[in-house]
Amino acid sequence: MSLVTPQRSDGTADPETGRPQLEDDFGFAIGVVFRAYAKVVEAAVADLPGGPRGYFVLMAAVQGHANSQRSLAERLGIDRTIMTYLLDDLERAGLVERKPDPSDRRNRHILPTELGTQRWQELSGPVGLAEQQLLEVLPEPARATFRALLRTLAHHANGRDAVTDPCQVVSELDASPKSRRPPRRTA
Amino acid sequence: MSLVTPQRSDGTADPETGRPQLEDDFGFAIGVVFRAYAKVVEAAVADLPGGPRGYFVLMAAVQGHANSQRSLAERLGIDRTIMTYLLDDLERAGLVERKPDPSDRRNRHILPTELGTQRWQELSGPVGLAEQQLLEVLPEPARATFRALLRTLAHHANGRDAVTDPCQVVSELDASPKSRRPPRRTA
DNA sequence: TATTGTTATACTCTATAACTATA
DNA sequence: TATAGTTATAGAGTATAACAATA
Repeated sequence: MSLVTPQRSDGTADPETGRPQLEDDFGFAIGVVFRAYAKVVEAAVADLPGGPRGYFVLMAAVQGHANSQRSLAERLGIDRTIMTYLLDDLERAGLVERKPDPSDRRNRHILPTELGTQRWQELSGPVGLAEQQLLEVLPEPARATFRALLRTLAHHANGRDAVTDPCQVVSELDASPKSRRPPRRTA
Repeated sequence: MSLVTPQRSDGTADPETGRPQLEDDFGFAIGVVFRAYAKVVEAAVADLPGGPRGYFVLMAAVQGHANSQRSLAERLGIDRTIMTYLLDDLERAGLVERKPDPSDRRNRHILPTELGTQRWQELSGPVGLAEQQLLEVLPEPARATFRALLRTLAHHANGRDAVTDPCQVVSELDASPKSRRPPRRTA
């Protein structure tokens, strides 16, 4: 296989030079997009303790899915010790509370305070706008498609597959060229 | 499984509880997928100076797109000082060379050595496998779609739009429910 | 004994600022 | 003067290890 030549295995290439670009590479591309997202979101939640991480922890608490610090840390991809510091900050700001799990007092449930719930609601607007800003290059049907596929990958990567059936998501996407509302339920 | 369920603006939700999950959120999802990718690729290029970054710098050099350290650093999302260290390591390993740009001797062109080209070739296989591993949950048409859309976003985020025309990408995707090989060229 | 969470320490990574050389 | 690249220093973020509480 030729190297520097136009076209890699995934098809794309060249600007004016006839050579593939870094941005055509999947791994490079996901890094670029992730950093672009992180940048706008950091700005949107700049005054929240923990920044984007604090936002997601708060979100998990509001959603009622923060049943232990360890599992939360794993899903966020951070060390459990860092989760401790993060929760210290959020708790000090009066946004969440730690409550021992009655059935296993080693675990802590993370519950949002009223202020925390309110704060999260206030922030979810700007954060949503930041997302839109990032995705606005994509015309609408493609935008929804991208969101759905990304969601499928995330569920898979975090071992939460039961929820999203990739085959169904895909058949939906394939079957409906235009007529499209948000991806609907997944199961 | 619940049937009619709480829904967020982007459609998805709940496992068994009827509540949305962190993984349904776009921003959270992209972080999860990025980290999952980073993890497998770091393993694949563990012995390369600079890890994944070193791999991409080497790739840019091989592609002939590494015309200055500053522009490279910007595309990679790192500081120019870090690029210096990174190139020191790669050069010391005999993988790239710095050559002053004749037309502006402040710039350095980054060129791959023969060893560097060879090394990159050797690594691109395992890295490609790592990508496949990450994406294998998606049935084929969706996988190609995801790659194409991500590429479009990356080009946009890094200001290289001229290359990829989103409208064309999307019309291709929309128009072709099943019958489709890899997205082909984009322009 | 194994696991959750906490704390203290050490380390890695990154940014900041100051410098050289080119333009 | 402004920019590309380098270097040294300081800081932020992170991981490591040891500890307490619970199972």
